[in-house]
Order: sequence, then structure tokens, then C-alpha cells
Amino acid sequence: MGRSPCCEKEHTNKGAWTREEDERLINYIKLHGEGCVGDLSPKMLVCLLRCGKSCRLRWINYLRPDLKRGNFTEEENELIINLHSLFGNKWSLIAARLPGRTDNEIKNYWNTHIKRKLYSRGIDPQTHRALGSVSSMNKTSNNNSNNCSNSTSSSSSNVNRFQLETKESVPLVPLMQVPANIDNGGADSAEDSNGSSGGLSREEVFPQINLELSIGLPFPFQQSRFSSGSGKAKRVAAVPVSSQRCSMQQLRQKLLMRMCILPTGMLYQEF
DNA sequence: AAGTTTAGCAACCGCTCCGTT
DNA sequence: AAACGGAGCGGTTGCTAAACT
Repeated sequence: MGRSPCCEKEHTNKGAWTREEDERLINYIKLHGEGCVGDLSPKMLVCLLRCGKSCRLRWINYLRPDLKRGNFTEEENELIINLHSLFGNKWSLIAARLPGRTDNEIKNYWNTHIKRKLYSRGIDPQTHRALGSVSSMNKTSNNNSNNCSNSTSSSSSNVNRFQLETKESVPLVPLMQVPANIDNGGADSAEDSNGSSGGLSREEVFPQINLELSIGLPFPFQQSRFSSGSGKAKRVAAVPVSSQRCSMQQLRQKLLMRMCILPTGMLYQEF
């Protein structure tokens, strides 16, 4: 059982944000920098009557100036589907690779648009396989988590590509068949613990993806603007520069943790 | 025009993980 | 090493507007 919610304080507002609250929050952040979002002073919290968590969410999902509003492009659609096939429901990881989009936005978009689209094509959005083949797939991945040739070869026979007959014009986004035993790299899934032994590296399975790692220095102010999009890579995103309790060594470690996988432009164009 | 249903999205909740004490 | 607290993530809820009857 978790802790009690942070917002149980009697005097905090809940529900939709008003324009006034937005303005106050923006002004505060302008004044103190983004690093302060999760760390609003008591004075500010009283002024806003919102808990810090709520402020952070509001800023990240709605108020940040670098947010793209509006419809998702076809290109973004493709990328989301590809990334989802790779990371699963790791929305923050996906969002980190879509500049200007937030994890919440992508999650909503996935649930309301893409999921339905995939279902209408007979594709299971969770497994990215043809709906009928799911059970057999599960069997395969359960029974034989070490045998990569099974899963990869099934990908080449590929029942569930987007090129299946469909009414709409379908983006050329083939499905990634992710073997259950793939080493999950930065994606911290629950399966991590057993995934690495005898598992495939992502390079072996997805040679098309540039797995080059890049490390960027955080900017004093904009660092929490993150490298792209929300960039809320787990535990890595908001290394508040203000948290000066960090020793150099800790800081260095955090920087190393900021490594990200860079997808090379259009992924999996040809399949 | 009014009532009902559906879709989309913003916000909240509860949990996990990490850093600190 | 253990306990605690905070940050942040993913799932879910609830409100609103649009579509439908």
C-alpha cells in the first residue's frame, strides 16, 4: 500500500486549472527557472493553492513553451507505433523521442486513436501482432525465452505488417517483433530482472536503429527542458541543478544516466 | 430542440524506485 | 543496512464537447 496522496491537504485546489493559476505558475517559473517546478516554495504553494505535484504536471503537460499543440503528423504516428513496439507502454521513453510531445499526450493519443486504428487492422496494439496469433506468440515467448531465431524468423514471415490489406492508406511502418527476451537497455521494464541472461542485445534484433549513446551537459536553467520533449527518462530527467547537494561524483553519475538512444530518422522504412 | 451516447483530453491517484538520512 | 521521503511514471477517472437519435 502506498503512501497517502500528496494532495490530501485540505487547502489545495483540485480539478481544472484556471487561467489565473496558469499565469501565476508561469510567472513563478519564469522567475525561478524550470528546476523549481517540483520544488515550489511554501509561499508559492500557498499562493497557488496547488500541490507541487500538480504544478509539475501542469507545467510539463500544458504550459511548457516548447510544447507542440495540435494534431499528430503521420510521421509522428509512425514513430509512436515503432517506439511502442520497442518500449511498450513506456510513455516517457517514447515521449523523449518526440520533441514537443508529452508522455500524457502520447498516452492519450495512443489509447484513443492508434489503438483503435490497429484493432481495425486486426493488429493487437500490445503485442503488435495479428490478433489471432497472440496466443501462439505468448506460448512461444513463455516456453522459449532464449530462442531468438523463433521470434525473428516469425517476424520475417510477418503476418501482421501494416501492409495488410486495409482501407485507409497505411503508413509504411512495419511492426517490430520484439522478442520477449530482448535486453531492454534503458527501458526499465518489470521483466528486466530476468531479461539479460542469454537475451539478445537490441542491436542484434534491430540493426536498423542507431543505438549510439549521447551524453549532453545539462544547462543551468533549461536542462530540465530536457533534450527533447518531456524527456522524462526515468529518474534522469529533472536532475535539478538546484539540487546542489550532489557531489561531483554523483553529478557525473547522473550525467551518465542521461544517455539516450537516438533513433535514426525514419525507422524501419523498408521491411 | 432536447436528451443520450461517445470521444478526447486534462488531471488525479497509487505505485515504484532512487537518493538521503 | 534499513527506513524514510520525494520524484516521476503509468493507469484511471471525470469532465467537456461533439455526434447522434
